Amino acid sequence: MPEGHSVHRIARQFGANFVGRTARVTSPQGRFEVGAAELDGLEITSSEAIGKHLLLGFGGTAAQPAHVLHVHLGIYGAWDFAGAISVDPTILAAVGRMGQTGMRGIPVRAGVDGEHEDSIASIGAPRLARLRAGEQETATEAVDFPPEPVGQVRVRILTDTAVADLRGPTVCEVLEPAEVAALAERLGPDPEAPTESRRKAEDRFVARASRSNQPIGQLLMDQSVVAGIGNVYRAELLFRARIDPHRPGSAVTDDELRALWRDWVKLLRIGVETGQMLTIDGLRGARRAAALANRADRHWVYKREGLPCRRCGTSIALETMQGRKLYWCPGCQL
DNA sequence: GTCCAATGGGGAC
DNA sequence: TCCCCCTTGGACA
Repeated sequence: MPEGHSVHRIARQFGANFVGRTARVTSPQGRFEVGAAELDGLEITSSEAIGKHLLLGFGGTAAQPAHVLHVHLGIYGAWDFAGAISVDPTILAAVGRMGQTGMRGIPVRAGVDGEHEDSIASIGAPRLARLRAGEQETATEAVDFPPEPVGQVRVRILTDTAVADLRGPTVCEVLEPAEVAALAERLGPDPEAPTESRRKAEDRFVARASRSNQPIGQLLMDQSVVAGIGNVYRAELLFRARIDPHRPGSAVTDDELRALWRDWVKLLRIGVETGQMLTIDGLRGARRAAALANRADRHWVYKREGLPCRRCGTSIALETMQGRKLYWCPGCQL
């Protein structure tokens, strides 16, 4: 899924344009009618993400919503937002590039004032923004409001000014407060979720990883060890740390684990801010532009099997670990 | 045009 | 270990 960064962006979108408003909740597809009826007519009171899980509060208060809509996008789920919605300038920039490269998506006015990007008042014509499981976000302009549901829309959340359509999720359910607590309990730390202090989160990660004999490449994908990392960040984090994915967690030193965690904090922040998994950071000028435009120029090892390592020239390896593709450099990662 | 894999993860076997 | 979810970009014809 998304890896964690995109779910945090979705949570922000709901926070900016939906929280505080009364929602009409329906299931155009018909597969979520019972759940939709429970939420219909309530005020949206909170929006947060823990790892790859989106939690939207309905009714009650922000601190204690009466019901919580829990959504996990899985590998190809998507949220489409339309109406008076704020569109991140970063997305607008990406859309501009998409127009140039012939990809789908029509550029919105490219010059939305940066200082007003989170203000609904700054939004002119109705817009449509798509935030999906993957990293590519799109935006188009001037759609009818509310637009006709397209395809299999599991749930539609409609306010008087904005609408959000969910399609293709792995999980879409209504949770009661106790169930939300249980979910949070089984998830590992997430640096962007304000559930605990940074220091405590780091300690929790180190404790969990260091006492396991499972390979570190597997532990980083385990959502109960650290929430939000997926297959791309897993491969890239281990390359950046020069750690062999097969090394057991117990054989990774505490210093290495703390460095891994801090690098994750850094990459996640970049991902939440830019909407893209830029795992070769620090790029400037033309190289940065190339990395933003082409995924092939964005990573150290992900999807680069058989190509020479950018650092040492060794052929990048691809193997299956726990049913997922693992990319790594046998030359650099020891 | 067709076909396949994909940044997940839960459940049936 | 497979299947579902049932979308989408990219590779290929």
